Amino acid sequence: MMNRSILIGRLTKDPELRYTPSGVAVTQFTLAVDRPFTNGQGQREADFINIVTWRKLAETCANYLRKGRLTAVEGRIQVRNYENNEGRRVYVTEIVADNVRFLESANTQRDDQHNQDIGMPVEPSRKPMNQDPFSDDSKPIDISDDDLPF
Amino acid sequence: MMNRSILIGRLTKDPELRYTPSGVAVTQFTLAVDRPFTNGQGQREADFINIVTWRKLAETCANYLRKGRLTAVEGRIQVRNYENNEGRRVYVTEIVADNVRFLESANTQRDDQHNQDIGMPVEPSRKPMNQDPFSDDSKPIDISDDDLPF
Amino acid sequence: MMNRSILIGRLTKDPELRYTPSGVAVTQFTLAVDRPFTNGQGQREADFINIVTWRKLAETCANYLRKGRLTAVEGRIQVRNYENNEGRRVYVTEIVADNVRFLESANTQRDDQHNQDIGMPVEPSRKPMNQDPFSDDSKPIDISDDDLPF
Amino acid sequence: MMNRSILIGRLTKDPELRYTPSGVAVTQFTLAVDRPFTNGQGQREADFINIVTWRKLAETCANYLRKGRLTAVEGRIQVRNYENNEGRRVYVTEIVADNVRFLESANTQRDDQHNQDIGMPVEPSRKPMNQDPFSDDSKPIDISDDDLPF
DNA sequence: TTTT
DNA sequence: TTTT
Repeated sequence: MMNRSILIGRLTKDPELRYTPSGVAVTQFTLAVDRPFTNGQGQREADFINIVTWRKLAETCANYLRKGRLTAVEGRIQVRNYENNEGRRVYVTEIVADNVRFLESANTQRDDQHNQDIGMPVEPSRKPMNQDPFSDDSKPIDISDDDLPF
Repeated sequence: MMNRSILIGRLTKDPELRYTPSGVAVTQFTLAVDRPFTNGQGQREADFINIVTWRKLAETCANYLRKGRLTAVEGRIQVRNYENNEGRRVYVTEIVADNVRFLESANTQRDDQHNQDIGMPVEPSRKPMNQDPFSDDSKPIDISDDDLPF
Repeated sequence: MMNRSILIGRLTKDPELRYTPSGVAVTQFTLAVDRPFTNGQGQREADFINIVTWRKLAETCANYLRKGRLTAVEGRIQVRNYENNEGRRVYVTEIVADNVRFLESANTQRDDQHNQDIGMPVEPSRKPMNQDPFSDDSKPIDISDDDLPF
Repeated sequence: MMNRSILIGRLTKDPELRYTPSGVAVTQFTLAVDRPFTNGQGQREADFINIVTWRKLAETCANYLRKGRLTAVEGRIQVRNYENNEGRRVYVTEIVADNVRFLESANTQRDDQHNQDIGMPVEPSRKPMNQDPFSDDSKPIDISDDDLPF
């Protein structure tokens, strides 16, 4: 009915641009968002929140965002579920972003050696989308054209 | 760094008040939040979003919220993880609410037989908290005093 | 850069649908939003927040919203200024809404005599837009096609 | 009932710390928030949104924020009104912030000569609060202990 | 495992 | 100028 989230945090990795079978661009990344308090041991923890963007915004994110960059994200919470390769139902919560702000552009970044070497904007790595975008090990596709938000 | 979500939806079940070992009140419930578009088959789907409240707010929620009630929730997204009884790491995403608004009070509710029979406010069911609050089958506790947000 | 507000409150009056000279629909209304605390005299005050909607949303709001109705509004804060008939610069702050939720539809409304008499949806009153939509007395137009947000 | 705004923008001036007669700290500043579109002449405009903070947050803001700094603000919209020296009722809309994030700390700031000269954190200027904090010309006080949000 |  |  109403579903709005706004987050500010830092990318845990470079984002990765993929394409659905019908050719729609999708970019996923994770934002580390510091908690507003410290835990029992006096350490500040973070929530690691998955973000998905589609189409033109996906391409802009892939082009301009990099690991560690401070970023603001606005979107809606989505809870998808799919059956994994062991036949178990897995629930994935993610933010479907419709507004992303790059709070650190390349030239405000201090020790990003990669940017200095390469120049910005950089072409993102493009992989065929045959992986669970939120994990590192091989799993069957779990994002398809059915997941398109519009 | 910044982490705020606002949701309006309906409770999928009555909320349930529990207590941590040290006696702190926790109430959890799920909000069905309709998506702003229809899927490929022309049906409107919903996201089922888990909500946690603590302390006094937990008790108010347990007292006044009921299955089906339209409710607004404001809070931060939290991603917890714990090891389940099969030794697998399970990720739970939920909203830690600090503001909950009851958009339908008992007397604006039309066909809530339970309310008519019982009168409002109603004492919530109180169970010892020895269950995963997001499931119906027996699992070891996965909320403890360590999860307290402050 | 980022600008998002979410409000829940009640309409202080029926909304009014108007049209810019070029024929674009605009609806404005004010939301009374209760403050989360009481003042020095123990009374709860409210903030009276102006809302503007454009185009199709303007027409839906004019059709379905009525004085007193509980309503959720999402949009961006806008600060316009114009010169009034005395040559003074007047600042107007309002929410340009892109998402409005009717939390009380006509049939959940208890004592809205107007709705019972007339049936819902009702055709809104349509006035030529030759008035300051936030006041009741005659002033020159201060919303024009230049104010169109897109 | 619910009232939440989140803004990202840049300070139009250094903030100014003041004190109410009873000694409570208040800091006010204005955020320039770029609009998400360009106007008829292809220029990007901004909304200038007034922010108020109280107590400890007021002191932190006065200590760390400076003109031009990119800043995220979270709070509630408040509409105050007071009678000005000509006997007219003036409406002031502002965000009462409860969360402010400094997105550019002193050392990520490139051409802030003031910071380089002075070193950060800097003691803010402290003026007795006998001015309308949102204007430059002399007017009677319009913030008092009655405006305290809690 | 889901609400109207 | 304000709503329940």
